[in-house]
Amino acid sequence: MLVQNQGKNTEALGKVLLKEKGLKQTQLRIELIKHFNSAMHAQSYTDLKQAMVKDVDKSTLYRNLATFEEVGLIHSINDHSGVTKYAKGASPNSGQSHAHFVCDSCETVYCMKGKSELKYEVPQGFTPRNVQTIIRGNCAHCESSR
Amino acid sequence: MLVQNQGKNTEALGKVLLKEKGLKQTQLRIELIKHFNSAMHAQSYTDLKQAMVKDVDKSTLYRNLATFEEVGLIHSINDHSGVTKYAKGASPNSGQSHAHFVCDSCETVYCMKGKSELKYEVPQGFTPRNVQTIIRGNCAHCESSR
DNA sequence: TTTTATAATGCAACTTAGTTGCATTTGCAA
DNA sequence: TTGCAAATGCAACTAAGTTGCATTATAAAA
Ligand SMILES: [Mn+2]
Ligand SMILES: [Mn+2]
Ligand SMILES: [Zn+2]
Ligand SMILES: [Zn+2]
Repeated sequence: MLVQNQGKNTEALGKVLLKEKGLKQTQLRIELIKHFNSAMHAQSYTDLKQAMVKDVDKSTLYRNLATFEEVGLIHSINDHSGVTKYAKGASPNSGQSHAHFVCDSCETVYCMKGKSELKYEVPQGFTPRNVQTIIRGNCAHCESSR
Repeated sequence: MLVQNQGKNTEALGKVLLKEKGLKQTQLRIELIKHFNSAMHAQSYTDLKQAMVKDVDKSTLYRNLATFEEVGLIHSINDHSGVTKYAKGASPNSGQSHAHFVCDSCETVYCMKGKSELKYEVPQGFTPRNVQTIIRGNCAHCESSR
């Protein structure tokens, strides 16, 4: 019964989160939050579009992603692929943040645990505020299937 | 006379570089190399287009940037802006690389000296190969004019 | 429960960055 | 000097994301 309830529980959690942020609880938003909670890696627009039960409009989805990012429900990641990806948790706009692992083989983006520390040498006059780290290599899945 | 010759010297250097890489010495390529050598920060397509004496075609410029990157004359940088920027020097595709500083105020991208070391903890099974670091903050220019 | 105001959605048209196919031109080696 | 592969220019295309606006749904008030 714990397992059966899990879906409903995360749905309830999503609703609470939306209320906290002052956002209306639409079907799409609840499903999005649920999806972000269970996703093992960062999601592209296409990933999300395909994961949604009902067909979602492009602008609606992008607008919700923008809104979610603004209120700190998700953060976005830009690897070198031209496709933005999104994952659960606030944007690391100020101070520390976690690193992202981008698989060279499957292009999947993973959020890493821990935080990248801000200890880089910058030239005189420059004021660093935040560091974004992208680690490239092979993910566990691609590495094992070689 | 040293100063007067500088233009010609870097031009000659560019020609040598192109020959080394097996690329034909066109006016645009020579001018591009000269420009990259004197640029104090990473250059967008628009920056480069405007810097060229003659009007350059979009595809020609982009194709040259791709070629230059392939042969290691330049590397490209993706900040969070959607506009790729380019700077002198080989792409840090394998092993270590330098960090990039992106100014939050003027969006200028600077190549930092030194190399980012590969000392991140990744999950079991993941094989890191290379790290890309973007430092955000204010550049010396924007910081001084506040 | 019904009404109402506001926020969210859907659709189409647009933008921006970059790419591709192809005919023409140019650099350079023979 | 000539021949040819490589480079260029043009136009048309693509992919990702954005914008304006009319319609619809959510949530609070009545
Ligand atoms: Mn992340
Ligand atoms: Mn650089
Ligand atoms: Zn992979
Ligand atoms: Zn600046």
